[in-house]
Amino acid sequence: MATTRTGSNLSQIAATLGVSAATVSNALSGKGRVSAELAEKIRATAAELGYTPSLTGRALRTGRTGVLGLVLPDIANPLFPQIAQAIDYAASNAGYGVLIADSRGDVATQTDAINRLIERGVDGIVIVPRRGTRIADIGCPVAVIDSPSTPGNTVSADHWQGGQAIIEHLASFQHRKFLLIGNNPASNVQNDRIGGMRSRLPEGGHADVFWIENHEQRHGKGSLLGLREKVKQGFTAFAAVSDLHALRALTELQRAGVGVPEHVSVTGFDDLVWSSVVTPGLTTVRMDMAAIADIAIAALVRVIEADTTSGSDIPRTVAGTVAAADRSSVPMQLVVRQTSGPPTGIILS
Amino acid sequence: MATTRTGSNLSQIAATLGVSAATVSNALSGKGRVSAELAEKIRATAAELGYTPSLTGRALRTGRTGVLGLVLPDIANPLFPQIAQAIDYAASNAGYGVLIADSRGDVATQTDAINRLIERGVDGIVIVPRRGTRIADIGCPVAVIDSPSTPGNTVSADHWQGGQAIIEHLASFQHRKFLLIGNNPASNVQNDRIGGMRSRLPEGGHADVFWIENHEQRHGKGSLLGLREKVKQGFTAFAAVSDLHALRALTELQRAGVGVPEHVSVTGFDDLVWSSVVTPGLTTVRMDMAAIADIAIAALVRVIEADTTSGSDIPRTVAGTVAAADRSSVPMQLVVRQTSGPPTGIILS
DNA sequence: CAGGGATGATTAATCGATTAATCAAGTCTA
DNA sequence: TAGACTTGATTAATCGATTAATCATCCCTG
Repeated sequence: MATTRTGSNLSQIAATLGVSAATVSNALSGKGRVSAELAEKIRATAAELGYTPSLTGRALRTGRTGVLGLVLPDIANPLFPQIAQAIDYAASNAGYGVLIADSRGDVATQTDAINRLIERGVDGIVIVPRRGTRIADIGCPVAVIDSPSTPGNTVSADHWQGGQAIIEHLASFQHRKFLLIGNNPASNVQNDRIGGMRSRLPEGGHADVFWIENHEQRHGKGSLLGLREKVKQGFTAFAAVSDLHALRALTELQRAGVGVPEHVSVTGFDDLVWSSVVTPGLTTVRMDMAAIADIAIAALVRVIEADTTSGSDIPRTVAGTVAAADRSSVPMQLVVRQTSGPPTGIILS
Repeated sequence: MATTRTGSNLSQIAATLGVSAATVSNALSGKGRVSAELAEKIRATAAELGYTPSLTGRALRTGRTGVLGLVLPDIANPLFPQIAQAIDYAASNAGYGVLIADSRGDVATQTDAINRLIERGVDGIVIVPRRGTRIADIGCPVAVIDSPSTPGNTVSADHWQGGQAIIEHLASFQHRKFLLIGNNPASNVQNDRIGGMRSRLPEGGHADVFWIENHEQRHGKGSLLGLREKVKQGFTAFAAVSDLHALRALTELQRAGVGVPEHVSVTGFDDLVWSSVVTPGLTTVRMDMAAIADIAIAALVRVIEADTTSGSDIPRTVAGTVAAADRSSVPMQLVVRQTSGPPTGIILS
């Protein structure tokens, strides 16, 4: 509880040493003018008394809480652990706490979630926006993690380049007929990944895009994707935009008696937790979430801290949102496992 | 930013109406004595000015921040999304925010994480402890989510009963030779699940326990589990303590040419995100995370709120930790999909 | 030796809400 | 009608840290 806590505050230190609270504050923060000896003594007793500044008190005075908000479209997203972990780590290192807010699906809740965070006085917000959502100008610094195609202060993996890497890898095995498996055509991230893939098709190569959501609207949720048929049509490479879909493809193919990787190859995206333990291990492409989080947090922190020190050096829109990172993208890294290899035809009856 | 925010505070409302800030506070909180008409007028102007109380100001005065901490052993855990989502939802409904803290593996960091949260002034903490960790008495209300075998104020799913449900389901298909697949023998949760499973073995049934960590220590990380051999030995049911391991088993078996479910059955635990999309869909057992979160949060809130109202009605250990939920467990629910069915022998060469 | 600076510390105001203590009327009872 | 309550509102202190303004010394220079 904040009430009883460690039981030591500025004035106690001050009282112990017979000085004023202001001097203690100055000594500990290094601001103001305090003699070296006294400062040392103050630091010593502070340590002795186990002094921890009350972030609440400080927040009230400075207007900064030292807390960042993390808004996620849907926590159930399997990528979430990676994101949350990276953000938490980067924020901790920068001395900030992370308040989470799940926007639980719909867009209205996303706005709600953001407002709740602002009410709580967060200094800035990291948003992983819901598909197709634009983040309106809210009155606080924002960093968006999405795809480089998203307008606004966006940090993201270079999904396009990731797509290229996958296709180059597959093409090196002489694959020529690709099925690119996406989920939702409205997703910027997915379109970037698919765009990147298409941009690197080999000479004489051919690629079809298969959207799972469209398929499920016709055949029901969880239905087979009909990949056996695709194999019969000569597709030998199945490149999904997420490991989740790659896993779906892999198991469906295995079940249909198609050998992976000896007959066809399957690849995913994101290196989700199970990708390394399935048999065969899933070839995929990984984002450097740590780097992304670092950039996002650094951008936020820069803006937050500039906000009080210098008046307004850093670009800042009228309403308060800030051009934080100004669009940077982090390269993705190919992770080659066992689901990719040279194709050998297979005759299915 | 907390500084510029909505730009309306108690005194502004007071000034607008020509009354004192104290009266406004009383009117809005319903405490003190304020005439009905004035109270109504105050509420009206508050709404008009878009007043949002400064949680920081309130926190400083009341000593309660309205924030709960969520400590996780390892955010990378695939179960994490479910937990975080449920906790976030329950906490939001109770009017609390959730500050996350990843303990990143080691136990020392777990303590660190807890301390950081306390410094931030959280009113209570929900902990999903690292395997084998005991939560020491810290100076604030705590609710632990683990297994009923964990001492302390624990809320959890009834893992034992979940194990029983799985085995009963499998036994109903006449399975008799079970391989129970666990990861780490030190985990309370896993032991509960396995214990429950063993307790419901059918007449003449036999079960071996296979610990993946032990196996990997000998054969290397990510190596095959050798399930083909197990099938040859007559095992027909492979019951894992997590969907992650079930998936590993499923793909390994498929790859080895063993048909699931026609030859052998595979089951998991937790109904993780991919379980419904793999082919065949994974039979598993689900925790009611929403209920668990509700109980945990409700227990915390009860203690937190009792702390200020009545002196100390609720049991409270000397150091400050509180016997919050006092051990309650929530039943698990069987989710039958396609990986379970009647076994037919298979002859492997 | 008086006055301008530099140095080191203190005062007091402030952030925003809460709340105990107080005060001014009006109401009721003896 | 005086004294005791009620009712409705105000004052002022408080939570803990920060910081501008102020003040007291001591030093140095013209």
